[in-house]
Formats: sequence, C-alpha cells, structure tokens
Amino acid sequence: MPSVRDIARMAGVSPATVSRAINNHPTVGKEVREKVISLMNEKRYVPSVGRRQITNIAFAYADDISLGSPFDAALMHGMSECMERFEFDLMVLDLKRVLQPHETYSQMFIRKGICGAVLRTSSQSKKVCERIAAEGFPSVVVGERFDNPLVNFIYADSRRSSREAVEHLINLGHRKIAVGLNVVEDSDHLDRLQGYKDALAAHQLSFDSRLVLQVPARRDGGEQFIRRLEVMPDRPTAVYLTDPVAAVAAMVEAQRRGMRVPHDLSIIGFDDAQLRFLTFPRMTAVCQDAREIGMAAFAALQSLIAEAKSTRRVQRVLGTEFEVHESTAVPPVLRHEGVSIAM
Amino acid sequence: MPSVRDIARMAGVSPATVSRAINNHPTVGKEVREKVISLMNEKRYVPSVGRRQITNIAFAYADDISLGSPFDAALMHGMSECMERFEFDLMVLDLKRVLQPHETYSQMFIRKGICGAVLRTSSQSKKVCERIAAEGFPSVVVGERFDNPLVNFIYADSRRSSREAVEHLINLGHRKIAVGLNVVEDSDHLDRLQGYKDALAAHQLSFDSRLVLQVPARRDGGEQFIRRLEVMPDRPTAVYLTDPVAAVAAMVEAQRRGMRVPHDLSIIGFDDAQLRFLTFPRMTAVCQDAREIGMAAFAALQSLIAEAKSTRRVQRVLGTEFEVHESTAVPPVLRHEGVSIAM
DNA sequence: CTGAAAGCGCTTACAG
DNA sequence: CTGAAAGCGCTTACAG
Repeated sequence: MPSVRDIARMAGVSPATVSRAINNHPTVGKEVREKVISLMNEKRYVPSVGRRQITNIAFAYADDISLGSPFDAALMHGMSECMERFEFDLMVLDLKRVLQPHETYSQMFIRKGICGAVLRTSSQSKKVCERIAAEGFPSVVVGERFDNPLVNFIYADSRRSSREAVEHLINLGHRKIAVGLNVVEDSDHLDRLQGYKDALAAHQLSFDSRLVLQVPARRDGGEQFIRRLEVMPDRPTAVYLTDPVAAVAAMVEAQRRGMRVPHDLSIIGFDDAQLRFLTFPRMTAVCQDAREIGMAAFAALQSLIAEAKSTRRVQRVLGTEFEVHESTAVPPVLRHEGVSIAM
Repeated sequence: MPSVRDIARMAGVSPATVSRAINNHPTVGKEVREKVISLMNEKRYVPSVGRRQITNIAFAYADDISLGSPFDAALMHGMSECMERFEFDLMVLDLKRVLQPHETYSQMFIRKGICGAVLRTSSQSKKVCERIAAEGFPSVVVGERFDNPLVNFIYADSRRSSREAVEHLINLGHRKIAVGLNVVEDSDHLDRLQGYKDALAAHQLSFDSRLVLQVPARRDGGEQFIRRLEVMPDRPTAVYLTDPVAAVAAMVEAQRRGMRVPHDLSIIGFDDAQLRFLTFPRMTAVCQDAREIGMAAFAALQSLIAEAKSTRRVQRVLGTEFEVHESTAVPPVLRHEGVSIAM
C-alpha cells in the first residue's frame, strides 16, 4: 500500500506537495496536482490513521438522494448483504454536497478514506460518473448504461421484457396502448419505451406519440396519468407504466374512478422488488431484481479495488423478467362482441 | 479536540497504552482499558489523519439489517436530508459483524472514526443499545423505547392511535376484532396491542387472546394472517394489523379469497410512509412518519456530539395519527339487519 | 502488562 | 508554486 512518501517519489515531488494536493490546497500547480491525483488513483492510495489503512466504500448519489424509493431501498439491502463477506464499511454520500470548491471527485473520495464507489445517477448527472471514471477512481454505476467505455456499470436492460409485455397486450387484442414514462429520461425508462415501440412495429401497429405520457416517478405521477388518460378521446384499453410506484398508484386511481382492472383497463407495471404482489389484482409487470444489482455492484467494486491496475472494465447488463399476473385481460370491446383473438 | 497524548495524560498512562486500548490489543489490563475508553467517550475523542479529524456518523443495526423495509427506507431518507445541513458522513454498520473479539462498541466506533450513532434495534438486541449508552458513546435509538434512563431514543408511541383505531371499529359495530402482531415483540408492536386492549376495556368488551395472531412483519405474514383468520370459528369482522407490509398483504389476500374490503372484512393497517394511498380501497391506518423520526434522530445526535459533557438525555416520544380511509365499514351482520349503531 | 523510544504517516509554518 | 524541516498523531518493536 503506497504512502504519501511513495506517491511523492513516483511523482517526483515532495511529500508536502502530495499532502497539499490531496487536501486541495489552492497553491498547488495544476499539472502537479493532476499528476499526483492520477497516481493516487492508479496506485490505489488510501490514507491511514497511524499505520492503519482506512477502507470505506461509498454509495454516492450524483443527483438528488432518492433513498426511500423501492429501487434504492432494495439496492441498499443487496449491498448490505454483501458487506458481511467483505471488510469494507459503507458510506452514504451526496456528491453535490461533499465536493469542495475546485476539488476533483478523486480528491474528495481519498480525503474521506474511500477506496471505491457505487454510483447512483440520473440522465442529468451522467457526466459526473464519466468524470469519476476518467479520473481512474474505482467505481461502478448502478441503474444507468453508458456508451463511454471507461465507465463501469451494472444495468438491467428491460427493452426485451418491455416488448414482451406490450406484445402480451397486443395478443390479448389491445390496439390502443398508452405508456407512462418517467419525466426524467433515464436509460432504463427509454429502454422500456423502445420495447414498446418494438412491439408495435412487430405487429404493424403505428406509433402514436400522443399515447406516451410523461409523468413523475411517484404516486402523484400515477394518479396524474390516469386523469390524463380519462380525458383522451377514444381512450386506450391498456397501459404500460415504467415506474413501480407510479404503476401501483395508477392502478389504484383507475379503480377509484370506477374502472375495473383488468376488466375495463389492463395495466402492466414495473417492479424493482415485491410491489406486484401487494396490489389487488396482482400486477402484471416487468421485473428487475434491484437487490441483485446491488450485490453485483458491490462484488464488482470489490474486485476492481483488489486489482492493482485499473484496466479491467465491468459493463454488465442483466436481464429483466416479464411476469403475467392478473391486471391484464382481453379488452372490453372484444369481450362484448365475443370475438376470440388468434395471434 | 483531545489526542491520544491528551487522553494518556488524563488517564495517567502512556500514549502507547492508549493506542493499544483503542486497537484492542490483548495485553492491555482490564481496568486501564476501561478507564481509557471511558475517557475517550467522555472527552469525545476521534482519530485524525495527520491533523485532520475524522467525523463519521453511524447508522448501526444491532440486529439483522432491515434496509429495504419501508420503515428503514424512510428513516434513511430523513437522515440523508439532514446530512445536507451537517458536516458529517453517514456510515451503515452491522454491529454483529464489525465488532472484533473482546472489543467494546465504543472501541469499534472510535476505531472507525465514528463520533455518534443512530441505532436500530429489535426487542432481542435492546441490551446492545443499553451497553453502548452505558459506555457513554453518543447514540440515539430509533423505533424502540427504553426504561433505562441512560438510553437516548426517538420513538413514536402508537398506543393512543391504536386505541382510536380499534374504537373506530367498535363504533362501527364490530365486536369481534382480530389483531395481527409482529412475531418479534418490539415495543412499538406491544403499544399497538395495548391500544387494542384499551379500546376493548373502554367498551366493556372482553379480551380474547385467541384473536391475537402473531405473524412475521412481511408479505407472507399478512397472507398467513388471512388464512388463519378464515378457518376461525365465528370469524372476526374486522382486523388491525400492526405492520405496513403485512397489512397491505393481508388486504390483498382477503380480496383474493373473495372477501370484499371493507364490505365483508374491515381492515386497519399501520403505515410508516405512504403505503395507505397505494391500496384499493385506501387503507384506514395508524400512521407514523419514519422520515421525521430519522431527521429528529440525526438532529439530536448532532447536539449530543456538540456538547462537551454527555449528561443530557434525549428521550423523545412522538405521536402517531389515526387516519380513516376506505378499508373500514359497518360489519356485514348489522348491514343485513339494517341496524343502526348509536355509540 | 506497561513505558520510553523509535518511527511511520501526514500536515504545516517557514523559506525561497 | 514548491521543498526542507519541524512537528503532531498514532503505532509498534523493544525492554523490563
């Protein structure tokens, strides 16, 4: 394990300068600071108390902290189960808050004795994750996908399952299918829209952008979705909502407004954990296992830290599962006409 | 801020011995170690990296980690909102795992640069919280109550609201009311049972222990509850479930088995966050605000740490609210007979 | 079981 | 902007 002295020797500067570089002292020259920080990343420097190394792992939010959502809760749950096997401690960080002026992310992590980070982001803050990766700091993003080859991520691709979900509706006889999308355009929600489009295309149905409603990924988003659906001319007979809480809220709101689910309206939701079993009727849903994502991220980070060189990339795409439960059925029109569908 | 040198002087030993005491060196004499650790607690010692102090706060589980539950998710959410205002970092700990053999809790906290802990416990591990408090380490327990005057806690007492809830059922005309209790006998669940008994007593109804069903505070607990209810001779017409997930699961399971809620069965649940709005019909429930508990705990800890002496006690009992929604109604018998209740 | 001394790790006036 | 030196914080053989 390198000390400031070791890093100093490698960078060709004094230990004093290395210390100043870590602690973001304003007098350190730009090139020198960059060289020192990049060496620290490369050599996996961590500060010590006396001679004891500090070894923390961060669960860091690039954007607003969303602990409290089922996805984040399940992620934390998964990570905490992995902690048992490893010797690390888990630190929750708000990246926007902890960064000092003119400080790089690596500096901040090193300052806090953090040797690796699981990153949580939205589409707006992907740049933050890319910067952290570019600095060479061991990190894994959960729940977002990147084209940038430097960024490590564990991601569940829901496009195929979303296509299956919408095809399930088409096969039941639905022709007008609305989709409820998160207002924030994260990769995962765009996958789900893409799967929706795939299904329509495969069945020669034309895509109508008026059927795509963007709502917040919250309870009131789901409620808003149903209110907007209700005033649509020639109302859709089925919907696919891409957020768990919004989906459940939509189902409840539909029922509150007198629609029977699935009799009058078929609903497919999304599930990170176990919400689909907590609705009546049980919610047909595209399901990802956020707990598993958390565990995989922790394990990946563990091996990234263990490796001396930071050459290996972890870009793991997990699958999702489409599960048919009870919130989907033949549309009312067909049921009344007694038509049977052959598809 | 005291250093090992300062602590050594105060304890009348050498800095070497202080260091050995922190790091749980087996050769340190029992009395000496206890004296040193207690001085560290009293004087709020924290280790330093060079001359920089480490200041972490722990969210520590005395028992199994239950991140992932709505209560824990909401707690974390509340704490994370407080982090913005304070300069601390939050560390998630599994107390059973991080403790080295023969090490006290204070030693472990100090070793990790933690200067205060929010403790999460169950009835089985209350002793752990008492020991931490007795050691003098700044800590606040969330979600449990203690008679021990040394233990700081933030607790929501649901006894009165539970009584109101059950009286609401009695006033509707219910006479046979079952209660679904957590198999783990935590203070909060016992409050709810007590509130149930209070309500019965106030209306001259006798308590029947066969109506108290203990089930796990999980989905399958709620399902199990309904199955057990169904085979009871002279089945109860109303139930009170003291856990959020079990309550929702019970409601769904009842509906799956053909009971109409509230027509055939009235259900009152418990809510930590927003689950009551995610069921159809909306769930009448006793509600606590776990987010607020998290925020209050963080703020209390902050002031405990700031104070030089650890004489102040924080034993705050918050309230809960009983909210009538749509899962409760007049029992079927009375409805059929057209009887109106005057109470 | 404990201390004096050596010594590592890191930081900070001080000097240039 | 940087280094040599001083120095604090903590730990660890070594000695008793």
